[in-house]
Amino acid sequence: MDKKYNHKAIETKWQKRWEQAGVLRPEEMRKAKKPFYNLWMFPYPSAEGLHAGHAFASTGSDVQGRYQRMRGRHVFQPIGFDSFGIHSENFAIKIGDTPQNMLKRTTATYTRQLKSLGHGYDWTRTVTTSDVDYYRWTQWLFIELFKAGLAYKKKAVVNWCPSCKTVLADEQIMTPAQAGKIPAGYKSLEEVPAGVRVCERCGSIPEQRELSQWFLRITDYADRLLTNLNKIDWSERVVKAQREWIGKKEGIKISYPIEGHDATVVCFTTRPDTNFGATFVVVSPEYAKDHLLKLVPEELEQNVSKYIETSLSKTEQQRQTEEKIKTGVFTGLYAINRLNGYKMPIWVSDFVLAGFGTGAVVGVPGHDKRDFEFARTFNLPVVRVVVGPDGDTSEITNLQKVREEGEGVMINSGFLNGLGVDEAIVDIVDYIEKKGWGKRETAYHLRDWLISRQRYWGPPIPMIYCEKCAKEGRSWFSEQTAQSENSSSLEGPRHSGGASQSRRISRTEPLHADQSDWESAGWWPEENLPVELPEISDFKPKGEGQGPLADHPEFYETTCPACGAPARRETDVSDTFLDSSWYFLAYPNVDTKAYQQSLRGYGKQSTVKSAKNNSRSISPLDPKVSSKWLPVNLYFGGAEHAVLHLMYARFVTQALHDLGYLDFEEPFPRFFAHGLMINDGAKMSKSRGNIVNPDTYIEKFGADTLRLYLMFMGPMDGSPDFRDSGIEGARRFIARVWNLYVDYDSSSSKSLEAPINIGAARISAVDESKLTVKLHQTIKKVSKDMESFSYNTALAAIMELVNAMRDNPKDINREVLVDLCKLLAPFTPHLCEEIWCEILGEEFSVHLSTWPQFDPKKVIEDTVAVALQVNGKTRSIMKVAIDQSQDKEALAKLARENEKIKYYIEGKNAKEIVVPGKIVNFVF
RNA sequence: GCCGGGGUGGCGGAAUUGGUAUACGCGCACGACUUAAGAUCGUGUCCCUUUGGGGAUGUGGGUUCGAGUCCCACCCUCGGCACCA
Repeated sequence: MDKKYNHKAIETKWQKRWEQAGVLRPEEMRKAKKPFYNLWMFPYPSAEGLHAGHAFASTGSDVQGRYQRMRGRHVFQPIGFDSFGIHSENFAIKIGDTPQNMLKRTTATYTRQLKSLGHGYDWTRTVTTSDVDYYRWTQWLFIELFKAGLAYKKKAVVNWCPSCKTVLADEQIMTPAQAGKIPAGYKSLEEVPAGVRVCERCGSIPEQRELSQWFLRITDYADRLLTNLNKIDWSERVVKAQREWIGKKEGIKISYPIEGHDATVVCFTTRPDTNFGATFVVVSPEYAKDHLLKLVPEELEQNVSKYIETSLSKTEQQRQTEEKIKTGVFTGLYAINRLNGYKMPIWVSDFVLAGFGTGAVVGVPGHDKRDFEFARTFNLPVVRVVVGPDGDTSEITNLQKVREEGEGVMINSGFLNGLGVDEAIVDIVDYIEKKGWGKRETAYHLRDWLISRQRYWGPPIPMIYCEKCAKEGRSWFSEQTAQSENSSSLEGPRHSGGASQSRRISRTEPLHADQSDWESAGWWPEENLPVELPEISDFKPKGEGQGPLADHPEFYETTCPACGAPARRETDVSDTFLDSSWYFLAYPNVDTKAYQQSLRGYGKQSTVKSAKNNSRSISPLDPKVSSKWLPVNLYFGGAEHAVLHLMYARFVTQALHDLGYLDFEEPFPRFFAHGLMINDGAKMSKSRGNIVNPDTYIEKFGADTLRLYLMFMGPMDGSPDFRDSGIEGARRFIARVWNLYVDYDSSSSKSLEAPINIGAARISAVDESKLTVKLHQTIKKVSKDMESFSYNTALAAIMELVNAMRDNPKDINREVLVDLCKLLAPFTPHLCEEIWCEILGEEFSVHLSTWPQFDPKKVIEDTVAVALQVNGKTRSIMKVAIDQSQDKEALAKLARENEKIKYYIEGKNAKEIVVPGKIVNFVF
């Protein structure tokens, strides 16, 4: 028995042993029991290797897994690599290597690092998204979505990152602060004007380009993504973020006739009750160009055209960052408000967004700040409407002025009748609908998911284009799905599953419906998957709107599966978030026949069948395995993915559910958002150069010390600051624990070899030693804290127990030694295994042992400290025997006899308030 | 601007949800051991103090026998959304 604590020897020894024995693999998973699927968001293997932030998060997940295993659960804890994508590719370019080569090194590094942390992953079931065996199924997923009408191509104004040379999804554009990047041309974050958005990856300001791109119709699921949020147990801030991002708004689309023309202008509003105060209509430049320009009187036409052209020449970015002074031009047209016959002048202004609602807004300056500013700028009248029972419930600060200056006219819509605003809105919407002047609408902030990337390192989108089919007016893919419904739709066959059928207006509506370039597109038959990503040397992005694969005829030249004519492959690859939208479904399936089946040569008929009745003819998901192993019981990850990965994964899961592949809708019923680790008060990032590499600490102190320190630093959902000095404390604690066992072993080896019959004849709690009471209190506290991820306080309690043991060495017995070892096992697995097997002589492994139970009788102490207060201020503390502590009168009597209290209440007519077992408060 | 989280010692952070504020750890100081340094162990450590006490949980009010915790107003800070109709 080595008396000195040698972390290296201990840790390598047990890591090997665990792996050999398969301790951390749920052996029986295929049998009756449902496993506890404990998942940490898989990392992308960056060239820098795992940093302390990863170590913090993954340890938090592993601690929970080990705890659950000791609680008797069948823990399945897999790991993999999110290796496809721009991040990996960019780095490969930077170091002048291919992504393939680089990944061989980086995944090896990550594997080594994750193993060295002692995490209990099941390494026999793992996925790497850039493996052909994985991404052929990502391609299958795309095809499934396409066949369901959930994938389509459209020409749209999209975000183009000039540095990454590809388009990006809306979710991948954020504020510089969120991205942690300062865009070029600015020195600090503070300098960057509000409204500037940057590429999540590189911090460049994206340009607007009109390109034809592949989208996934996530907006069809907006409603379910929203309502299901009520059914899942997630960190509140993530739920909020998702809700905001989906941004559901109920309202009404109202048509206003244009005076003197057989035309209308259509506006969306959520507050039709204020419509009586409408004094003008404003339309976006885009709306004006498409719908109104032809109606504008000749004398104004030049003026209006000029304004439109100037506005359109600016990018959205410019329009938003420019000073928010209202500009606009009158069209000479009037819209009639049929509620009151008011003639509203129609204006064009760039403050109205083309992409939201209809692109036209009814101006109610009495109730909207922006409308008010516009009215002020152009001297339009302001009318206020009585909108609440007590006058006005929608007070807008600037509008105070209107009242004070007597500018506004108050009118009563007559729609209130003593009702609240919400009821009044329902009333008026009903009224307008009945009259046929408008229609209820639901608008969402969520837009469809743009997944095309003009890059190399991703799964090629498995689609092909056939010119011959196009010329002959033949849409060959629709023949494939001839038996499926709605195949005539422009955007492919409409999905008819459980998705919301309500039409929506949102930015997803194509501005220019032009599908001519993909009318003949069809999927590469599943039986011929994968569409393999060729190894090429010129894989750098060119930035010409096409990916590098477009330079490789040997890749894109193919024959049309429908007519046999020469055809062209899609040369874009898909977004890396598509890879990660289903990886958690793959883990339990990777060793199944379903997942491993070769797609090549699979019967063609079954493809048609699968499109028709959603039979599971080809699928990586074994239904039996999926229903037993899924969904994920506990998902552990960063909140930064709130509107990215988590939203996409939910969407894909819901879609696969509707297609009959899964029997649940929500992939992660429980999600815990851990915080982001900071260092020297700043977010850990490569650009700041403050990355902490766990290797150094594992080498010097050991994985157990690092794990202990990381978990003790602060709450799991906080942002702990990594400090070198703190880790020394963790190391000291481990050494003290180790010495406790070693010392006890050598001083009284007898009692260790002969286990005491725990739980045997003990008469009452009073007879227990103080240490036993402390132990049971600790078990109680730690068990509770483990459930809520309060690892820092759990460890504080364990430290208190250790301190108590050191203070009362004579009271130490086998029970406390055994239980302490178990309590600490999730945090310091190697140390505890060594103690368990080598010192305590118990059977391998502590991680398969049973979590200790506390005895309610033993958590009670024989004396209770009662605080003595005078007028609410604590003046003394009194120790009272447990049987007296509940007796109000006895407590009061004892308290009055206390010397300190006597001093304070002498000669006063003091009344006491007694809280049994807690407090005696004297009041006068 | 709107929505949400949060302000507690020199530092990271506790506080059974209205009942002994500052647990646990870091740091620091002193002591023991040591030729010495380090490691280790021990003691102390919210602030002021005339050693009787007094004052402290961002600021100011309120409710209560009693407030870090509840209510009102304000300040600061961190996140989400944002010319979204």
